[in-house]
Amino acid sequence: MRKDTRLSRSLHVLIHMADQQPMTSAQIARILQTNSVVVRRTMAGLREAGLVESKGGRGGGWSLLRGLEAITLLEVHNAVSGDALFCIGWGSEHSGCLVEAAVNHHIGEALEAAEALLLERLGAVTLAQIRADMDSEQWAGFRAALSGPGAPRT
Amino acid sequence: MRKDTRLSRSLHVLIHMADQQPMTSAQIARILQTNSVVVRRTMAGLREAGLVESKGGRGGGWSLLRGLEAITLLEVHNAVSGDALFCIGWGSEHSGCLVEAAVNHHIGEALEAAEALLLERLGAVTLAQIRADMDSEQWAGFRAALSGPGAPRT
DNA sequence: TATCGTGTAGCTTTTGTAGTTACATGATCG
DNA sequence: CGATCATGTAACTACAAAAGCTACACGATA
Repeated sequence: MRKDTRLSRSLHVLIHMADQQPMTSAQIARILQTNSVVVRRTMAGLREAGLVESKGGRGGGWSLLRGLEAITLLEVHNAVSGDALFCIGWGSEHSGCLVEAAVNHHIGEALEAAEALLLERLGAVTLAQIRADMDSEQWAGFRAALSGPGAPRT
Repeated sequence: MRKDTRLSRSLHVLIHMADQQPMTSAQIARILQTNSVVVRRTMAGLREAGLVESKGGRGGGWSLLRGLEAITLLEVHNAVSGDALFCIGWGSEHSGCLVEAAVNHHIGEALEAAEALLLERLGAVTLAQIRADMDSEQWAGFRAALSGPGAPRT
């Protein structure tokens, strides 16, 4: 089942936008290695959520409406992702079979617990934290590896 | 995104099989309101996991190799479900962009925590427990509602 | 007014489950 | 033995949703 990468991509862009504003859809598309229209579609969700604004014409593009410290992963998720979190689900529930009802009840409980934990985790992390982690010592080795010969830049 | 219902359906069938063995693919298909071939495809996973066996010819069909108390939801999940648990995922990781690496790191941590909890929950429930819950008082009201006029039976 | 950027409709591509048809293989009963 | 029943599997089609793409309308700015 194809995975929804809109959360990951949105976070990527928003953090980049803290350095450069406004950014055009074409610039963003280059960073994400995708297409302007796909970018605008995803960014539309962020705009509706009040996280960014868009301006047309020369010098236009997308700008942040809040600082990175005021945006959680959960907000971005809610803004751009669909409502389906898990690939697994349960049937119609309409068959009138008691076994099915009991099975769905138990699967549902497990999924709800996992979903609650996931949302809680996403709500506890801000974009500023990701940014800070990126700059920290923790990534020094990785950063060094990337700056080797032929390392691509974004 | 279409949901994977194989776990739910497998549990449904396995619990029914505790009452009637062996069951043919056609009988199972009728319960699940689907097709014999789909049933055989799913049951094949359960057979490879050692949960059921199949026999051809007259009087053949599918039989349980263990009691319901010896099968957890996790085992069934591992036997029939794909490896993708979540609909959301992260990008290629190959772009060499530090921002992307940091984003993926954080999303990955949240997803791993949720996945661990989900698997733990699935591992803590046996088919026998579902069965017991079904028979308990908890479902009395629901059961009564189902036995009303025109209630379908499975 | 030329140019740049967003907004959006409408299409194709992709990926995996589900569903279907068709047929081969093997077991069992009479 | 041979008819019948059941599994096993190949080879499709259907479907859903994200992603990707083309084309064009609209508005802003220099």
